[in-house]
Amino acid sequence: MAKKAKSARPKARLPKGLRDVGADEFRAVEGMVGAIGRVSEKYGFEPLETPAFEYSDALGKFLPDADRPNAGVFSLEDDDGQWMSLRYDLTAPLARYVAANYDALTKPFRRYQTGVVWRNEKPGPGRYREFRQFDADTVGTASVAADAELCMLASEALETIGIDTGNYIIRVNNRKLLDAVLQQAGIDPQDEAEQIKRLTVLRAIDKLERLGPQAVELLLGPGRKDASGDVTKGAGLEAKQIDLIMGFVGAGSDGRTKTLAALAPLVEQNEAGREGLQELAQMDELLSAAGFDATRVVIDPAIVRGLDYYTGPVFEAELTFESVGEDGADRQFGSVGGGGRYDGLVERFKGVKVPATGYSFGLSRLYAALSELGRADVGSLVGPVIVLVMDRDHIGTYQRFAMDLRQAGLRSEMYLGESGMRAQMKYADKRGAPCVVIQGEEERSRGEVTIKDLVEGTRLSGEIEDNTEWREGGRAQIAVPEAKLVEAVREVLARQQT
RNA sequence: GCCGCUGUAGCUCAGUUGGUUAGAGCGCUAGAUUGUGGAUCUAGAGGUCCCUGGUUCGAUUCCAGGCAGCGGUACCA
Repeated sequence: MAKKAKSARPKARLPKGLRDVGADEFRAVEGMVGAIGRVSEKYGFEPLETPAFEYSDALGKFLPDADRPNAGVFSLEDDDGQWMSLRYDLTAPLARYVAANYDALTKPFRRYQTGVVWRNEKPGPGRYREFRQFDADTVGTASVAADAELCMLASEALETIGIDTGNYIIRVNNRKLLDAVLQQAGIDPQDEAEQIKRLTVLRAIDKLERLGPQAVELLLGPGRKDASGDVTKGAGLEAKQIDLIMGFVGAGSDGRTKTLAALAPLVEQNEAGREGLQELAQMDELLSAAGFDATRVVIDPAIVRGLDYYTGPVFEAELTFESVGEDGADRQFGSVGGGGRYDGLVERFKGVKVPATGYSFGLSRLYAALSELGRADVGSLVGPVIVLVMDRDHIGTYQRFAMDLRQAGLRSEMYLGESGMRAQMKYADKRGAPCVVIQGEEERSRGEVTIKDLVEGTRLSGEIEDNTEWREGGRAQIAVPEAKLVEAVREVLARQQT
């Protein structure tokens, strides 16, 4: 009977790819969101919030990825039979918002947004099916000054949350250059039949950093078999085409001007190439004028950003420091954000081209990075002062003590459990309480309260070997008149700060 | 989707060449200490040994199939 009842109970399990976020991470991420938001406001962006789900057609679930439309999105049916989907990024809702309010918006429209997004994909290490993103976008201008500003914003945002210059790099490229190279290689970006080949090439280039040049060459040519024995189909290019592409993606160097000079002869034969070069040169000029040199923002011809809809500059933020994982192996964080220019996204609602550009960060990855850097403790808080319940007949008095401390701006709570004093002390210890407030029979008769400093107590216990000795001896506690409770607690806290 | 590895206590894992009562460390609860946490000692609670079927007198152990988790890879707005 009991066994049957047990097996009939639901398992307290979390759907795969989802997770709970505890106090420290929650506070840390809130802190990051606030900091990045303030930087965005400083740059002139306005906040916007949109719903978690939208009608599926409005999200463009049939649009952006020509390969696999509609897959990977969580969807549900409204009671009138209309399909809705959870948002998979913050850009599609922005496009819907801009299209719906087009005439009322002051253009260029500049918005930042933070929110949770969902993707129905296989989760992996550090990849979840629900995660928080931060986005900043400028809609309604074709000027690459908007793109340059996003790079500056990204750079400043990362530094604001504690990732210093040198620990990250923003890489910039231009899809027009990639198109130019593809044209040089004889792959026409306008030709429908060549689209698949084009995407395969772009995906291959995107893997350069992770898999290395040999693997990319295989992917551009006949295909590649990875260590697990899985075969990836290649683009089927000829050696000459592959050489051309590999020559292009390998042409980056340490200075922006130098990189541009190296790229120029490879792409300037055609229109798209000249445009792309010119745009990057202008971004370089603006970035330099604003004080963002190549230690923060570089030009890297190997940056692709898988998305089909990017039309101009693309960028990616990468953390460059290495850390040692739990298994002892070196671990790299890689990309924590990216974006680019997408001049076609609003068009599907309005029929008119609306140039736009945007950047987004993955906040969970940023948090993981901060933890590794030891900077995530921005989230930890000192625990509450615990008022012990010594005598239930006087519970009102204990509640008042807690309230007095709260009114003085201190975290405090009266013990709400039902256990005895010993258990209450353990509770206070586990909550990270800086001190506890005790008033039993003795103190009450004298109109006093005892304040026990738990931090000091821990220190003393390190010095005293014998158990009975430290119990009897200095208990790191003081008795003060009730009226001096708040003052005395403040003093204890102040002493702990030093 | 494809390939590989792994499923034993809340967690990390040992173990059973197929045999009666399945273990450790950590954690948890309590006592030693009738009003004092964290050290120490002691005790206690906690298990469908992933599921289903097969072989067997007997399966947590062997076999098959499932499922789940992890890792890689593909895809990734």
